[in-house]
Amino acid sequence: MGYCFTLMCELETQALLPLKLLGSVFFFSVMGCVLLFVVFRWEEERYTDGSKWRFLEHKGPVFAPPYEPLPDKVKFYYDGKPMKLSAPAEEVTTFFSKMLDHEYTTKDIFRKNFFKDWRKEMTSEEKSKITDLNKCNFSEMSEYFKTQSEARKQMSKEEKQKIKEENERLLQEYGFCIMDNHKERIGNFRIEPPGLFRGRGDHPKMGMLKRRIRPEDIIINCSKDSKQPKPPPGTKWKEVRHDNKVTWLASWTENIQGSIKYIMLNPSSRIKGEKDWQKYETARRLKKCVDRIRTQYRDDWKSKEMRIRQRAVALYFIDKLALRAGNEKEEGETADTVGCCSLRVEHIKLYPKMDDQEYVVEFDFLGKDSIRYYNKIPVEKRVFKNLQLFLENKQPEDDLFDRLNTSILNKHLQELMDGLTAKVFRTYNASITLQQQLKELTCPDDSVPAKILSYNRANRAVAILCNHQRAPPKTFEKSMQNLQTKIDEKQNQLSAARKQLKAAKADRKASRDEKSKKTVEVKRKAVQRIEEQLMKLQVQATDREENKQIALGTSKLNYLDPRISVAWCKKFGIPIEKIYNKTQREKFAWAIDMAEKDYEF
DNA sequence: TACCGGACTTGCTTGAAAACCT
DNA sequence: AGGTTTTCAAGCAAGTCCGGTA
Repeated sequence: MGYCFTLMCELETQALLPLKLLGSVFFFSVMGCVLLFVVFRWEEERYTDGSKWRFLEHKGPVFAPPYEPLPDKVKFYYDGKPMKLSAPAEEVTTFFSKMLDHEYTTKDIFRKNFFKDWRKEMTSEEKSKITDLNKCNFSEMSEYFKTQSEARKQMSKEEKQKIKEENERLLQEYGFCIMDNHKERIGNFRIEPPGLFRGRGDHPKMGMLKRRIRPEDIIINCSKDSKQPKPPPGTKWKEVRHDNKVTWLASWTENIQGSIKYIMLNPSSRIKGEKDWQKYETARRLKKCVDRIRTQYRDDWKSKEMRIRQRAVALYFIDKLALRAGNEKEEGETADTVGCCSLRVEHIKLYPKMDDQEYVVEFDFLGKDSIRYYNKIPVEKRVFKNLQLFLENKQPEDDLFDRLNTSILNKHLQELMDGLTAKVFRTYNASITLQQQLKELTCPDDSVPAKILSYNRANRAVAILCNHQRAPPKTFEKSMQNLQTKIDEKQNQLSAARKQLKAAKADRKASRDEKSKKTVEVKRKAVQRIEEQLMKLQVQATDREENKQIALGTSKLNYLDPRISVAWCKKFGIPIEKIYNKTQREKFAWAIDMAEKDYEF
């Protein structure tokens, strides 16, 4: 398997790789076989010594364009009077005025954080004058930006073309690197521009100034024997290092949370693809021992030790409900969200009886990205009793699992299976659900669109399991209505066509000539065609309605073993393009090449 | 064993491009 | 062709997990 994968990548990238980039490394066009052999061999080495590459060359990041001061006619007013700001202070106001239409500029925390950081950019004179955000009037600036973006939309074709070409040039120059013998696409070669931090959910740092990143902030990573990227004229990199134990090309420290940001390769790259493949192989290993693990944690529900019971109940949730591990977070630094191990008493409610069910647990908490998780599920009596025990003598804000954290849990999992961590359960349960749902929902005799609906439904089952949500699109209602109108029209068309068919049949009966016979055939075909069109529209409507608040993308990209989908396509004669778009096909190239129609996750 | 920095994956939103009408 | 709707990819925030250190 590993061998196949390496071969495939090599062959693919080879085709893309201009000869000059290879330099003296290999004459692959005549020595292809030798190259493949060599690559395979370092593949083996890589895994044993932990290094990620031998050769790495790139051009460094692209920086955000410098600030362009506003034209003099666009004024900022303080307390009703126009006031010219220094460039640094002015730049910050442009960030704010561009966001004026958003609700969060009205939020207290946002305004407070913004004002505090803005003041840091002011001259002492400005600082003494501008003391109250409510006396600031940004409306002219806001209008100006609206006009500008309007103008951008109205640009002529030539102007748009020019911008496109410039972007393409940047992509060609900075968007690729050479890692070992591959020319690889870089994921994010542009440095994030300065702006106001938003954050998700109720974030205590919303509105803070995300500062501009300069070359002096950037650490470059590349190999010693590569051509080092040049910093922009008159500047220096913070550091240039040669660490082949990591995969990133450049990094910097971001000023809001103090965390490190990286420039890394695109998902289509060898290094990411291999890691992805490995992830699914770990999940498949879990499949082999999940029964044993389940038996064990059920057993642990009876343990004498509290910590073991907590661990076992938490693992049960992670397995059954696909909850995330739930690391501890620093209070006050981020939005208050939780995962399994960090659940608090206030996040669950126990109902010994609810309607016709026994031992129901109601979950209600904010998870990753402050997405609400709400679920009511009946659990086994032992779990329920344990939960009652865990809740005893606790306040709402106390931890449900006070004897557990992700580190303890993962250490335990590691003992159960090599490489097992909490998130493997999500991958495993997502992929196995897809496989099983596809088996259940696909009818071999269905049309292609109907089969794709089945696929989407299987995908949706996973997205629901993993709680992948989205804000309903702003135009959802309208687009639903449009579709309904189309369906109604099609239905009218269909009844008209049916009438015509009936008439044609009557005519045939009466005249019994060749011509009328033909007409019947033509009309029959027409009815059939319209029926198909109608069916397609109805399928589309169903699919869309069911998908209103559910996001399929995350599971498709991160949790579903792509080989399951590839095999399904092969088995039912669905073109892979119907399931994966171009980017997705690039990301999953390894799977598309590897999986046959009988692949089993 | 608590804590923290570091590296890498996962997640939702949004702006731009493509596809689809009329 | 031009406008509208849909799809895609970029953007960037927020998780997981690991390993080193106090």
